[in-house]
Amino acid sequence: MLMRIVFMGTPDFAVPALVTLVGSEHEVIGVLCQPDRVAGRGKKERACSVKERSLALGLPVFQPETLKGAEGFLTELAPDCIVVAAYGQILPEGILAAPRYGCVNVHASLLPAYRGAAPIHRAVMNGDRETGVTIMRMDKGLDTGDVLAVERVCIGPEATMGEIHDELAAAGARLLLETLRDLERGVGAAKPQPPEGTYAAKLGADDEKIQWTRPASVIHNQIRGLNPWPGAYTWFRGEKVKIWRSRLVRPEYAQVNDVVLENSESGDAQGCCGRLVGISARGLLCRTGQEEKADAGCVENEAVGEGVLEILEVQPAGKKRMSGRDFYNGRAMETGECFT
RNA sequence: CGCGGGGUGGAGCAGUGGUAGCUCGUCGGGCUCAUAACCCGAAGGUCGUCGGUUCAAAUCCGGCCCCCGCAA
Repeated sequence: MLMRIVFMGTPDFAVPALVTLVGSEHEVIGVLCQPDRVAGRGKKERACSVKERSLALGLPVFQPETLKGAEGFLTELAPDCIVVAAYGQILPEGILAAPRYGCVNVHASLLPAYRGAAPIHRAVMNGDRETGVTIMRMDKGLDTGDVLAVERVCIGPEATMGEIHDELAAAGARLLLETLRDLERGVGAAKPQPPEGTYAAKLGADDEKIQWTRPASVIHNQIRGLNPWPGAYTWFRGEKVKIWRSRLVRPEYAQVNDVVLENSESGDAQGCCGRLVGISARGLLCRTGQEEKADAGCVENEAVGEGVLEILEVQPAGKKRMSGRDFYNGRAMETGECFT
């Protein structure tokens, strides 16, 4: 059996789902995405990823400014099902009710956790060890519909948002197709979400600036959670510097393998957060805040609580990404200097 | 014409008219229990590109190519 599907999506995350549907037994009869916006250097209008791919696949693309005016031709297309993946707009109830198989959404979290705008960023930034992708039936709320299927994905301790994003997009595409097949066979049940959920707020400036007084692990999670977009940043000698990659490091390890130029015990703990305390083969060793869970009395935790983060990859404004070591070499950095 | 930074030996940077420097790396040698530490020595650059000004340009002027930050 074949479904006639209208696909709604905009960014990279939606592309694998679209491609999978096109390659399936179903027919994608139309694609909706956000209108072209001026973006990038030089003020040029840029098409979103879904539009680019749709055109390459020869699919008809619609970019209504708002969905209110789109109800008409959506009705004309008369799809059996509407698939939504990171489209960027709320669907009016009139559209939700129209298709025979309803509106199905692909969302990059284990609902009801991380509803909303930035589920992948938030999961990685929070240091979660697991997240996932959920296929759900859409209702008028924001990511509150009944759950049709779920797939879990592990978040490794060094995983970046970009890596998890790609994994979830691929998993979501796979799961979506399975779910559609179950749907037309009448197999499987839609389960309501538990009432208590969390929201993954859109990223703001506060999320991107590094606070060196925070524990090393928190900063590390922030850095990988914002890689490759938009990036965590800090300041050095008045210039903005993005930090793309870091590593948690134990001071005892550092003393054996790295050049520790300054005793990390010197100075008061709060005053020198962000300070360069040494260099390693690839990076910079920076003082951070204490680990909150550090147990006085336990030697191991004491070491972790020392608060050192190795900065591996940075990018000064106007420059390409480079290793922390290159940054150090080119700038004649000295220990005691601080990131702020 | 959105704002702005930049293209100099393998890497990161300095150098605004007169024999191209720094840190790292590389190669050779040395020291050391040991070291991505230290010491000694060496190799390596048509200074993005085209043209102009000048006795003389990486350095001044103009065109072009490429990279990047902000904003969106």
